[in-house]
Amino acid sequence: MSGPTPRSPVPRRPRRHDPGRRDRLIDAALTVIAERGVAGTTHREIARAADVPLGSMTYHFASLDEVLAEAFTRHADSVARVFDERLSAARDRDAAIEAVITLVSDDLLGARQDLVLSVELYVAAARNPALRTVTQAWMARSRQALERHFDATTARELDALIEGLVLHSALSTDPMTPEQIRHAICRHLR
Amino acid sequence: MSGPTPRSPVPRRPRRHDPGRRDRLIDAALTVIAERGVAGTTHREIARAADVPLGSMTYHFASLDEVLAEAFTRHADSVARVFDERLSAARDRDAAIEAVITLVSDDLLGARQDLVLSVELYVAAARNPALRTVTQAWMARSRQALERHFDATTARELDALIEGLVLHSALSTDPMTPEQIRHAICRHLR
Amino acid sequence: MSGPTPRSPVPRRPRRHDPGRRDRLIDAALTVIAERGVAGTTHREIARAADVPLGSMTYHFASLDEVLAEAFTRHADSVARVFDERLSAARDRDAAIEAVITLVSDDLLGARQDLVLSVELYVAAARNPALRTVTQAWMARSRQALERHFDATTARELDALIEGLVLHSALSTDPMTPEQIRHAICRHLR
Amino acid sequence: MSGPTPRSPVPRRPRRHDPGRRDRLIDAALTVIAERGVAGTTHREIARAADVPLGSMTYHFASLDEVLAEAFTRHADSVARVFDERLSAARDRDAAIEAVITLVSDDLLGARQDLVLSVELYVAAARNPALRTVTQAWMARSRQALERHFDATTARELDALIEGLVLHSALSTDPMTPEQIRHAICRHLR
DNA sequence: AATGAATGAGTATTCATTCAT
DNA sequence: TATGAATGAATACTCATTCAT
Repeated sequence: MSGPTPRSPVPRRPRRHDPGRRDRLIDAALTVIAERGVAGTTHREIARAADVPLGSMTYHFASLDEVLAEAFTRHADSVARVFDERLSAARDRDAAIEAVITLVSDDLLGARQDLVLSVELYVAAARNPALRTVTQAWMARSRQALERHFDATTARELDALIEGLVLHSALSTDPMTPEQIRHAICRHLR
Repeated sequence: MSGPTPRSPVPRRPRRHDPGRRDRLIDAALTVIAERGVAGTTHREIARAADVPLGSMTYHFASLDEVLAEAFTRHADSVARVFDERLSAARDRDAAIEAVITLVSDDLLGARQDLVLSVELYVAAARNPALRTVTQAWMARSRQALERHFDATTARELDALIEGLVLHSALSTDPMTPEQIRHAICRHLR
Repeated sequence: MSGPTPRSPVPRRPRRHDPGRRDRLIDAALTVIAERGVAGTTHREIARAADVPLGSMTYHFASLDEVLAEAFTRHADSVARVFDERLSAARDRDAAIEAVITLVSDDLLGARQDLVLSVELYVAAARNPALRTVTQAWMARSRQALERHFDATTARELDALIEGLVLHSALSTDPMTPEQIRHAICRHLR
Repeated sequence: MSGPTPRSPVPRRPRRHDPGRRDRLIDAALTVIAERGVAGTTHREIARAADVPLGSMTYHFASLDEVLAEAFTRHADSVARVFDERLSAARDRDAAIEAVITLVSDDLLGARQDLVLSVELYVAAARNPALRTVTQAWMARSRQALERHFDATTARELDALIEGLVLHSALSTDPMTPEQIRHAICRHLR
């Protein structure tokens, strides 16, 4: 009694031909990582999030590690792209400073999911060399973007300060206000 | 075939009386977290690290979460204590600045295990409210220590900068040198 | 010492494709419940009884409770079916009385396993609401079957009497003989 | 941090000398059995219910089975005593009939805990010979009490009917009313 | 006499991955 | 190409019982 499919409650899914599914799976993986952490990210959970049969996961990816690597690469790329765009749009040093402030206040602190994903990536990278490649490429790219407007030493320091401001605000019960962030950045660059 | 060798098959661990075991388990937990991450921290792994039978874990702790909470509390306490000590030893602002530099270069970046533990704690806290209590108490304590020598705004910014410098160096293939760290901190406080 | 004997160490069970396994598991569960009681009914025990790997249990059933519910439902259905059949075959009141006597003497008391299963179900239902549904549907069905031939009050009393006769005989060292059962039932309906 | 006693939350218990503890433990066991079933009855649970240290259980009883046996014996004795008393107080057959009705309506159906305990005992006895002794002594005693007023055959039938009425009412969503019980019993004895 | 600590076997359940269709 | 079924290792946790104090 009661059909033989044990877990998935009801939804018939007649989606045999589905190009772009691999892509959707990577996005689903990011959602799951953000919601439940890398530790809670399983084939099953991702498949459920993407509304796709379990077998499809191992059909499209050789292993869960492969999924994680692709997901984190996508995340880093998307954050880095915003970084690039903000800074390459700035015409002078002052505009660059404003860009950095916006970046921290709006882009980084504004997107809860991205924030969580970044910290998850840091920790995962600590033990997974494949992910270390991702974080390093990302850091290099951020610093490069900053170096369009600041000398190498300043760029590096600024990058660290940004990291600290974001992380602190993320963990704090009373995150810094945009004015406080502006103050911190301007003081360092003064 | 070949008798069952009935007595003392593995002659290890005749440790029925072992006061302080709970304590050792917490330390073992910290070692395991540092080595394999929170995700890889299991009852078994901790028991193995402490050379203690598995059942002992659940005798001493109601759940794995309790173990994590106690372990991270101990970690945060020990890091905060160093912070406190360095800063309360400083007689004036200049000495305080030197203290901060030493803190970052030596204490924080010097102890690989502590560094990893801190990042693990950040991520774990993102999903575990009990741990959030730990991080917040810790942050409050650091800031308080800094406020012995700096105004509240500066203390907060400095705390964030320290965080960023440590994290960046931790993740980077080429961590910042003590001189670079001194430069960053002095520039902000200049 | 002595090579690892790499191939087919225990040449059992090459049953990758096995339709109807879920079904067999439910039957195995009933066997185990009858033999060792609900308390002794574990995933492992059922898997062993069905000669199936442990993992298969949790693939087919979301929880042990689900297994129990399905197993008891099957049991109740099968007992109720016999009840139905006997009584719907009876053409008049006298035939119905004979049917009830046969039911108690042969069907209920005759099948040791069914008897034990019923008592197990009673107790389990006392603490598991899902099972209470099963017992109640079953009771309703029995009473309905009796009401084909007897008025509602009589049906209810008869149902209770049957229960008592069966339970008493089941627990007793000297169970009632068919004649004694006939006497009890006839006296009540006289 | 936090003392070495892991489970029991706070309550200091300086009760080194405590005669009658064994007795209280048996009562606690009955409470636990009624609340969580034999399957959920553990040393720990009983110790907690009696507010006694775990070690005390195995100090007073050689095994859990011993606890169960003593607890069920006490339960059966107390139910049988009521049975005895009601029936020995009856001066004639009519009074005996009234006694039986009161017994079922008030004593048996009125005490939820006793009812549950009885069914638990039945099932436990099915697999534990030591308990079978208890149930059989109990049944013999009930029947003997009935035989003060009824012939052997009637006593036996009545005993079964009582059992059925109680069990049915216990399991049913709409238990029989005292009038319905009176009707059933009187009809059988008419 | 009494008890906290200790332990190993057992429990349900999860899951990455393999396989047959 | 795609997937439901299958599996074995692992996980957190429970517990009767033993033991040292």
